[in-house]
Amino acid sequence: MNRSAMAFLPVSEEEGLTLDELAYRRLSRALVTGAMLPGDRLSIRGVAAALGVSSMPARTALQRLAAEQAVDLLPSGTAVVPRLTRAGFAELSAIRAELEPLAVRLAAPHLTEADWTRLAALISAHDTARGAGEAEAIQAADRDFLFLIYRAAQAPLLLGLIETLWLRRGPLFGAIRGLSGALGGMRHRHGEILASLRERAGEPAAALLRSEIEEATRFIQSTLRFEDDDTAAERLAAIGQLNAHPLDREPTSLSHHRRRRSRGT
Amino acid sequence: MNRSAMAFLPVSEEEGLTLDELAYRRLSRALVTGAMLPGDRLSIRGVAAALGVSSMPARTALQRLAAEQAVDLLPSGTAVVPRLTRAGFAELSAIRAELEPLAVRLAAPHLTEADWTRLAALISAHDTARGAGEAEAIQAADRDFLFLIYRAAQAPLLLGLIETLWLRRGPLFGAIRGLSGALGGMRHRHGEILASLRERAGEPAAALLRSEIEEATRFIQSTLRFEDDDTAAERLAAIGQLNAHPLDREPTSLSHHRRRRSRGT
DNA sequence: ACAAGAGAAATGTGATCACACTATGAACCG
DNA sequence: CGGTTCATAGTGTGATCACATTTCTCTTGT
Repeated sequence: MNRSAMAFLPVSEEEGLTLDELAYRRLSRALVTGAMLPGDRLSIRGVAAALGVSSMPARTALQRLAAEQAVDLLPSGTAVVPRLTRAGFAELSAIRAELEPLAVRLAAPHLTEADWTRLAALISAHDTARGAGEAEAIQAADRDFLFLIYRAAQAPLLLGLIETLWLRRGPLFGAIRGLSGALGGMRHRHGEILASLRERAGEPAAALLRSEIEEATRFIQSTLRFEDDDTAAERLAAIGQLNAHPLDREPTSLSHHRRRRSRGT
Repeated sequence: MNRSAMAFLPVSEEEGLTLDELAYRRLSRALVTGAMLPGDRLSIRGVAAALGVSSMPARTALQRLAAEQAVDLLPSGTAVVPRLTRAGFAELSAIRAELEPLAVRLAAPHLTEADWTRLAALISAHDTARGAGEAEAIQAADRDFLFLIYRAAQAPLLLGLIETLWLRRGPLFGAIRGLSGALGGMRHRHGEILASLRERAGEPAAALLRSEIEEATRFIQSTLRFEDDDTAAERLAAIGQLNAHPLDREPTSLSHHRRRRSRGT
């Protein structure tokens, strides 16, 4: 595996955790922050060595990520950071556009005064980060803003699903990085959302978030080149050499349907 | 663990699978069909023995189910079939009401003539099962009807999420069983949905499914006694002995945040 | 120069074991 | 008889090993 991709390691409050948990959190963080690039292979022994743990916790963490669809599984069982195709990104965005507004709606009645000031602070953090051109800090502020709301929804199942979606979305931003200027075009509506939430107007706040997600999706789709745009396989297919694109095909369902290689009886 | 709960075992096409997969599938099936009751403990060695495999596959399968939130984890790490509280059920239903209609919308353009006839057959199967009063067959027919559509959406991520939700919902129906007559009051709208889909009218079909889910939810909420209704802890709290309900509290997020017990530093 | 094949390294699966912790029971003391 | 204590069985965590398969690399042949 790509060792250098592991070098982020924001060691924080990780003491007292199970090694399973520790491995999972570090891998998760690597995924959401975009430290892992699409296509990176994550082998058990590889992440074990990179994280300084034995294979057992690494194995557990990878299986958990696979179960959450945060990583894909090759037929051999090796985990690989998903390559988001154009269709895949559209699907991901459509799901987010349903679930995250729901969380906002549920959160509206539960937000406290303290939450509002914290949210306002995160908007300020976003603005200063944007002024300084620090892409990483911008994303962090936005993410914290939204997840503070999502947590307030007091809907653990929903929160887990949303976390899953962000895990899957992360690698895309790793691919974006360097395409720098791209992010400049994206505006958020967090100010308006906060204003609505202050008035306990959950429905309008949800609608605002939904349109924010849809706008961002359209922008990214029009700006970014996806993995399945104009690949070698596709060019060949256009010529007529191939009619199926085995490389581009999305794994069916959870891609957990692997057959076993013949072993003892 | 409850050994007898394992006795269903619809061994079918399970050859050639990884032992991990086999264990996972059997447990999944036990959950969705309602064979497992809320509160059942699933220990690693227990399911290993019940499934006739070693602990390793059992462990993997349980961790995977935990990652999908299909089971909860006690602080000790033991998996337990979730007890759906009233709030939890409301949350689950709200999520379903967002995601499943989305799947219908996405599926509409992809359904073929063959799908339509298969769907019509499943509606018939539902009706005859209802006539015979076979609750199990009714549920199976409904489930197959919906998932045939969901699969046609060609949205693997979405399909995985929906499967997760059904996994979580399963145990509730195990609890319902015996309350027999309860199901009699539930009507579905699959006929109307199919009619809409035949006309490629995805949006109306989605709206129909949404209201079907909402109706069923309201019905169940008004009919069923939930685990958190009138518990001992709640009665005590009413008296003023307790103000917090540690027993009823939902685990935060994925409940994966367990602290490690002190071991070698 | 390029493709095919053989060997070597790496990989996931699965089993088994040791360890610390938890819960459950019985025995014991008041 | 009731409450406490202690031993025992059971639990998840983690490590390590064997094995068949996959994947890479280097060589070889044309």
